[in-house]
Amino acid sequence: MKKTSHTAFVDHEHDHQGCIAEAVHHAETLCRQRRQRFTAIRRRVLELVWRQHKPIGAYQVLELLQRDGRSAPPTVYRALDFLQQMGLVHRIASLNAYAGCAHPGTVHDGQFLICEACQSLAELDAPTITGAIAESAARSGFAPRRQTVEIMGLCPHCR
Amino acid sequence: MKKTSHTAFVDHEHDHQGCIAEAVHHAETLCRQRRQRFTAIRRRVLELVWRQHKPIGAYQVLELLQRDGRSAPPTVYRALDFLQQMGLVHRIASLNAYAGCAHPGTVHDGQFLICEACQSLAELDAPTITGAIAESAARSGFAPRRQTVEIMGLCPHCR
DNA sequence: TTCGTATTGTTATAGTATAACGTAGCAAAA
DNA sequence: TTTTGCTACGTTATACTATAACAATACGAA
Repeated sequence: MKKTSHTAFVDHEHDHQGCIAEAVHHAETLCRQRRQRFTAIRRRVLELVWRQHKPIGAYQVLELLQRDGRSAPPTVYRALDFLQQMGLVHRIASLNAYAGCAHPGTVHDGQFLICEACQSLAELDAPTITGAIAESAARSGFAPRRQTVEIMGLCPHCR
Repeated sequence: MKKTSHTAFVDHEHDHQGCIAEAVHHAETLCRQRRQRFTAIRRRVLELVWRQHKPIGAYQVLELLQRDGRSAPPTVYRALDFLQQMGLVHRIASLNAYAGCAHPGTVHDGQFLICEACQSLAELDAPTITGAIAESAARSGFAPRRQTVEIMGLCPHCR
C-alpha cells in the first residue's frame, strides 16, 4: 500500500536519482525506436530539466550546461525543441519554462498543476478535462488541435 | 432567430465599431464604480486591443500608439496591466499577446479558442471545463487559484 | 573511404518585459 | 485657493526569452 493518495505530485523524499535515470533510459529507448540520435547534449539537457520537479528556464539550463564547457542559447533551444518533439519535455507557456514529461512515449499536451508557493509541478492527463474542452469547443463550432492547460495554485504540501 | 448557432466567434460582418464603443463604455462605467482613472492612454490602449477580434502584441500596440505621438514600452505595459486588473483585457500566455475581455465586470481567467488559420479568438467561460479542472485538481490534493486554458485549432470559418 | 545529412558552434539580433527614477497631473484636505 | 500627497506618465537603460544565419563538425549509410 502506498503512503499517499496524491499520485500527481511526488513525495519530498522520493528517489530522485531514479527519476532522472528512468527519464534518460526512456529517452534512449524512444530515440532508438524512432531512429533519432540521443546525443550527449540532448541527454545532458534532459537530465538538467529533470533536475527538480519544477519547470526550469532555458537560460537556467544554459547556465548549468556551461559548467561542462562553453555553450550558447541556440544549443539549449535546439535540444529543448528536440526533446519536445520526442514528447520527453513540455514547455510551460505561462512560465516560459520547461519540464520533464511524466508520461513520455506519446505526443500529448497534458495539463499542469503548478504550485505558486514551491513551484513544484505535476502533470495530469485527465480525460474529463480534455473531454470538457472538446465539448465546449464543439459547441462553438471550433476544431481543437492543441491545448495549453496550466493551473496555478497550492500543492498538497503547501496548502 | 439568429443566423448562426456559434456564439463564441463573431460574425465577419458584425458592427465592429459598436464592439469597440461598447468595450470603452463598459470600461468607463467600471472604472467610475471602482474609483479608478480611465485615462486617455488607458482608453486608447483598450481601443487598440479591441481593434480586431485577435490577440495583439504589446509592441504592436506600442507601434499604433506611437502614431499619436512619442511613447515607450512601459507606457503600454502599464496600461495593459491596469486593464488586466480591471478585468477588461486578458493576456494570452501561449502567444505573448493581449485580447479584449468578452465578459468584463468580474475578474476571471476565462478559456480561449484560438484559430491557427486566421488568429481570431473566442472567449469561453465554461463551467464544465472549470469544473473538470477543479475536480482533477482536488483528486491530486491541489488547490487551484488561477487557470490558463488556451485551445489552438480551427474556428468555424476556417475549418 | 566517401558522401550526404544531421548536429553543433558561433555571432548577431529580434522580440518581450521590467527596473529605476524623475516629472506632471489630479483630488482631497486645509 | 493653496497645499499636500498620491497616482499616472515620461524616459532611459537593461533584463530576459528566443531565433536567424552561416560555418564547422560528426555521424551513418553506401
